[in-house]
Amino acid sequence: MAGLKIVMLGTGDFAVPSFAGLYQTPHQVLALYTQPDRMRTGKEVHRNRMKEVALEHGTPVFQPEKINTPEALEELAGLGADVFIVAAYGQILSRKFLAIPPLGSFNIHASLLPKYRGAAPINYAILNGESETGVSLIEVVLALDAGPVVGVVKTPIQPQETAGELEERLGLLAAPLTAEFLDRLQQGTIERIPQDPSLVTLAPKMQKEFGVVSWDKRADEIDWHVRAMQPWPNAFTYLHQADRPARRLVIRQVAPAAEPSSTKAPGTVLLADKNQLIVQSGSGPVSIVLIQPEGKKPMSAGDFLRGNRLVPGDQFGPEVLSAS
RNA sequence: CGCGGGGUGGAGCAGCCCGGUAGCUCGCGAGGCUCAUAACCUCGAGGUCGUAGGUUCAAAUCCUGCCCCCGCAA
Repeated sequence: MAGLKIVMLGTGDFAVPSFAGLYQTPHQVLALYTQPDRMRTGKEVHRNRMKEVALEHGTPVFQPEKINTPEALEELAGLGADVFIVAAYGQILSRKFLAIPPLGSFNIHASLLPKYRGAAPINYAILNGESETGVSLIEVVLALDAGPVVGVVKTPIQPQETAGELEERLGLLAAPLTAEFLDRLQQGTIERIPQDPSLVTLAPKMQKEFGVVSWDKRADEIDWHVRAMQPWPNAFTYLHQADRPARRLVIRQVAPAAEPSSTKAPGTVLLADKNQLIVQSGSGPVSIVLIQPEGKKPMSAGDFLRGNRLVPGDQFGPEVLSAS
C-alpha cells in the first residue's frame, strides 16, 4: 500500500524532528508551508530549519504571508494531499483550510491537552511547576487547540530544565508519535478522544514583560519562572546600588537556599561573598547561580561578584523602585 | 543600512574622555602561620591590551577599516 500524501505546515524548531521523521516513513511529503523569511536579527535572516530540511529533500516550500487567502488555499488544494500535519506554524487556520484534506488536519501540540492551549504551552508548564508534561496530537478544529486527542506521549519535567531544553526534548518525542499516528490513520484505526472542557487551561503567547522577576514570590516559584522564560523572553531584573544607575540583569539560573534567614524586603541582597549571591524572596533566601549583565555572556555568581562589588542591602527589583 | 554594550595574564573587572613604567578582586605556584581549612601572611609566574593600518617623540588610551561576543528591539 502506498503511503499517505502529506503537506506539512510548520515553522518552529519544535516541529523539525517530526517533519524530518516523515522522510523515514512510507508516506510522501508533498510540500512544506512555513512562515515567510521576514524575521530578522540584526543583519541576518532568521534561520528556518524547517525550510532547510525541506530543501535538503527537494520538497517544494511555500511561504504565503496569509494561508487563508483564496489564492493560497487554491494552491494548497491543488497539491492533492490526503492529510495536513501542523506544528508550530504560527497562523490561524480557517474553515475553508480545514475542508481541504480528505483525512483531516492534525496538530502537534506541546502539552497534555486540555491543559495549556495556546502558543506557549511549554513555558506555562514550567512556570506553574508541573511535574509532567508531554505532546498531544489533536485533530484541528476551528477553536484553538480544542480538537479531539488522537495521540499523546508524556514525560516528566526535569529539575533544572528550561523551556528551551524541554521544547527540544518534546520535539524529539513528537516524531515517533506522529509517524505512528499516520500509519494508524491510513489503516483507519485512530481513536478520537474529546477534551474535557472542565480541565482546559490557557497558555497565551509570551511577552517581554513576562520576564520581570517578582522577588516576592516563593523561591521555588522564582526558579520555575526563570526556567520558563528561557530562551525567550528571559527572566530579568534591575540591580539598584547606592549612587549608581540601575543595571539590567538577566537571571539565568537560581536555586532555593537554606541560609541566611532574614526579614528583609523581597529583592534585598542578603549575602554577596566570593562564591554566593543570595537574595531574599517572598519565602526565604534564593541563590542566584547564573547571571548575565547586558552585553555579556552568562556567568556564575562568583565571577559576577569578582568584577562587581555588591553588598548586603543592595536591591534587586523593577526598573524603578517604589519608595521603601 | 533598526538601537546599544563589549573584546586588557586562566576568570570577572578598572584604566580610555584629559596619550607617557599594566591596576583591582580572584585563580594558579612556592614558602609561612595554624590541630586544621575553601581562612590568614609573604613572595612569585603569567598579558602581541581582538586584529590591520593611521596620527604622534610616545598609543590599552586618539582616528579609520575588519573580525568576534552579547543586550535591546522582533
